[in-house]
Amino acid sequence: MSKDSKIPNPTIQRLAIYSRPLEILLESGLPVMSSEKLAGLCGVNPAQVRKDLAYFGEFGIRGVGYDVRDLLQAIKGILATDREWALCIVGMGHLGSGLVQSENFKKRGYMVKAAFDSDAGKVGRKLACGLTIQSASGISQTVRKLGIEIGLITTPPHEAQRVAHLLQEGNVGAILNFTTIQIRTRKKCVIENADLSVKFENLVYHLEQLDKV
Amino acid sequence: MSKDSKIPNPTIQRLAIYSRPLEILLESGLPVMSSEKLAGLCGVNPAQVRKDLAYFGEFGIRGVGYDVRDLLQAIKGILATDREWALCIVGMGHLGSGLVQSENFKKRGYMVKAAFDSDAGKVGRKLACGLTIQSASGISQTVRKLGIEIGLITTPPHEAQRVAHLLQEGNVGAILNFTTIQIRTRKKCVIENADLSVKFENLVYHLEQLDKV
DNA sequence: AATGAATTGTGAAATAATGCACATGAGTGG
DNA sequence: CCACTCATGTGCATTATTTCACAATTCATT
Ligand SMILES: NC(=O)c1ccc[n+]([C@@H]2O[C@H](COP(=O)([O-])OP(=O)(O)OC[C@H]3O[C@@H](n4cnc5c(N)ncnc54)[C@H](O)[C@@H]3O)[C@@H](O)[C@H]2O)c1
Ligand SMILES: NC(=O)c1ccc[n+]([C@@H]2O[C@H](COP(=O)([O-])OP(=O)(O)OC[C@H]3O[C@@H](n4cnc5c(N)ncnc54)[C@H](O)[C@@H]3O)[C@@H](O)[C@H]2O)c1
Repeated sequence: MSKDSKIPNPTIQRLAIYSRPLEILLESGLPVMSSEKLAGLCGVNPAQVRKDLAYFGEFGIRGVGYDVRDLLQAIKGILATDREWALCIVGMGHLGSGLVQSENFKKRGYMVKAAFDSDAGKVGRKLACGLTIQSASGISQTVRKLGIEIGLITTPPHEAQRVAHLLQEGNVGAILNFTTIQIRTRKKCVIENADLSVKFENLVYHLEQLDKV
Repeated sequence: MSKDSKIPNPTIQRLAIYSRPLEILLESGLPVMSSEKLAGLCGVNPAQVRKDLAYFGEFGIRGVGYDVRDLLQAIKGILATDREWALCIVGMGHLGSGLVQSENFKKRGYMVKAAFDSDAGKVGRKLACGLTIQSASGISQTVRKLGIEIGLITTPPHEAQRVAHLLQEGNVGAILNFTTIQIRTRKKCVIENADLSVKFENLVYHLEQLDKV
């Protein structure tokens, strides 16, 4: 269970997805939930829900279902979203600024501790959230000093690899890369690519297929 | 190809990923590329690259490799990114504004034709790209009139399902949903969910696992 | 023209993920 | 206390995806 019995990656993604309706249902006071209902809300198979959870333990009651509060807490524990994480953003352009100003981060325990840009015209500018944009030259040092664990990259693509390097020098454990290139890493560091344009192209492909039929 | 020989979804995603280094390599003048090098740049297995392409035809030359220009064009043809697409954004908050102001869209042929918000304080505001924010009440009508094919949703989660409805009334063919809930659809419409927080939770989970070892 | 090196395209094997189907335990009502 | 219903947890079959391994083809060299 907590053994490294190799959890499928899709399972982790789905756990995150399951937690959304659970949060809403918890607020609305629903005490109990079945795998079938949850599956319906998330667009997956009920057996899938049960199997995903079974990788980590037994959270339900046979014949009854899952206690909403307990299940949500269990999922948060598994995903490690039940604590705060310190992060920084590199590249305060349109996307970076949009992300950092959003309330969504703080609400979920992601604390933006620093924002960097290489543009001298942007360095020193104060953001609504209280942070001041810092020069990209200080990334490694600042990241290390503030104990930042996660780095977001929203620079242009050709800068991403270099920035990733600096972040790793500063000892971040994970990088979320929004640019269109794949970052490579030598050090032990979790890399996740969130290339939005892949989503677009996926969409467009399927749309085209639809039209063809 | 036009056979429904069921293309794996991961294949489509990877085609998009392959196209990035190809674009760069084309500009830098490299004429030919092997599956092995391309695979290296994209972090996948070389056989995977060849198999992905093989679903759609033969694009390479044995013993030589792939012509960069031809391959890129072929991929764009497959993904249908070789033409313009009309899209709109609903929800001009932090994320929506960041997306729409980015140059990335236009550069890739995604033409933002309309931007909507329900906040009266935002309606009428003029954006840097020339568009004026319109009232969300006109979504269906405007979408239909302008022939918008793709709708982006960047409202708060609880509005997403309703907005999706309006977009479909206006006859969009595809929806890219950035909120945290899963949208359901009755009509024939391509839905893609781009829940960024799933990415975060994935990252945090793996980071926690690293620390444990 | 023949040899060797390179690299594709692809069937078949291996691996991964999903979904079925049912035994199992919990609650309910008589 | 028994029978019945519900919904979980899970072994196993099925389906999907990845990777291997090699014949086929191209090009360069002698
Ligand atoms: N916005 C989108 O819709 C979208 C979609 C897909 C992908 N992306 C990707 O997201 C990334 C950012 O997009 P954007 O629209 O915000 O771009 P942008 O040009 O608005 O912002 C980039 C910012 O990075 C800064 N920068 C450049 N080099 C830097 C460095 N070495 N260190 C620190 N900062 C540096 C620039 O000064 C600028 O402020 C791009 O890689 C783009 O491909 C964006
Ligand atoms: N920004 C992030 O980092 C981030 C991360 C993960 C998910 N998200 C998701 O992205 C979405 C948007 O995030 P944001 O930070 O931009 O939020 P935001 O609050 O800044 O913007 C939401 C905008 O939608 C508008 N709106 C509300 N109801 C509407 C309706 N019915 N029709 C049209 N417009 C409407 C609001 O007026 C507001 O301008 C949210 O669902 C959020 O969960 C954002």
